[in-house]
Amino acid sequence: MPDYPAPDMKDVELVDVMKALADPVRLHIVRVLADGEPRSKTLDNWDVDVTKSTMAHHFRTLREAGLTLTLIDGRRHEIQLRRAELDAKFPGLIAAVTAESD
Amino acid sequence: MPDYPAPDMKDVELVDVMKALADPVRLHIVRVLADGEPRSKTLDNWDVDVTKSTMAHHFRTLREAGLTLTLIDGRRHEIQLRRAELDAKFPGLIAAVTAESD
DNA sequence: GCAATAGTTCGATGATTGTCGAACTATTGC
DNA sequence: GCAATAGTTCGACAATCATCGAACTATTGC
Repeated sequence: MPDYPAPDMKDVELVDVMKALADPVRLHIVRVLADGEPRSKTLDNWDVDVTKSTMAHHFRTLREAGLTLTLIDGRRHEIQLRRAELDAKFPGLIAAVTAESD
Repeated sequence: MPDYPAPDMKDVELVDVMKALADPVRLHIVRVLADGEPRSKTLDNWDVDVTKSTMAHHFRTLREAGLTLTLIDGRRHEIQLRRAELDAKFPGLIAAVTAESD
């Protein structure tokens, strides 16, 4: 019920967003989340080759940087990109990093 | 005359661009260079509080990540953002990170 | 040639980070 | 209550990185 704390968007700095995106696993997560829909944190969802604890670390990093929210429902956690807020604060950024390039 | 080697844009990966931008000094440099015009590497140009050798490290990092070119003219070096190439490969990215946010 | 200038490279240092396994917490279903 | 499930936290480890000063390279102007 009490979801994990995420920073106020007004306190989110671009350089910290960039740091959060400067890792292949996290960049992949954000791309999957690009549509703004929440997704379960279950490993199967992500098609990455790291352990649960490593994923927990990346989820936390994204949340603390201001990129995502964690929604808790019982023992199920969902992660969601703060798409609208990010678009308002950093216009075009999410679109640019989630566009597929050749 | 022989400028420093920079990667082919086709070999530039987004995650490496993000890593290059995930530092306050380098992000600042890129913002200054946003217009695509070359600028001398002279310390005075950058209004940052680091030494010459640290700046040389950041200039090299940006170049090797594919973000900039170094133009050499005698003992004068200029650095230039590869604006058009970056815009073609990662549309909207440079605009997003160089926009000033409130 | 020589002093000054512009910038790079080298080696060291401390801080941060990505990764893992193991232990832990909390929830569900029986 | 208890076993199973979903996920986090902790401690450790290796790798990377930002920073600096000192030494170095190359060019200019006299």
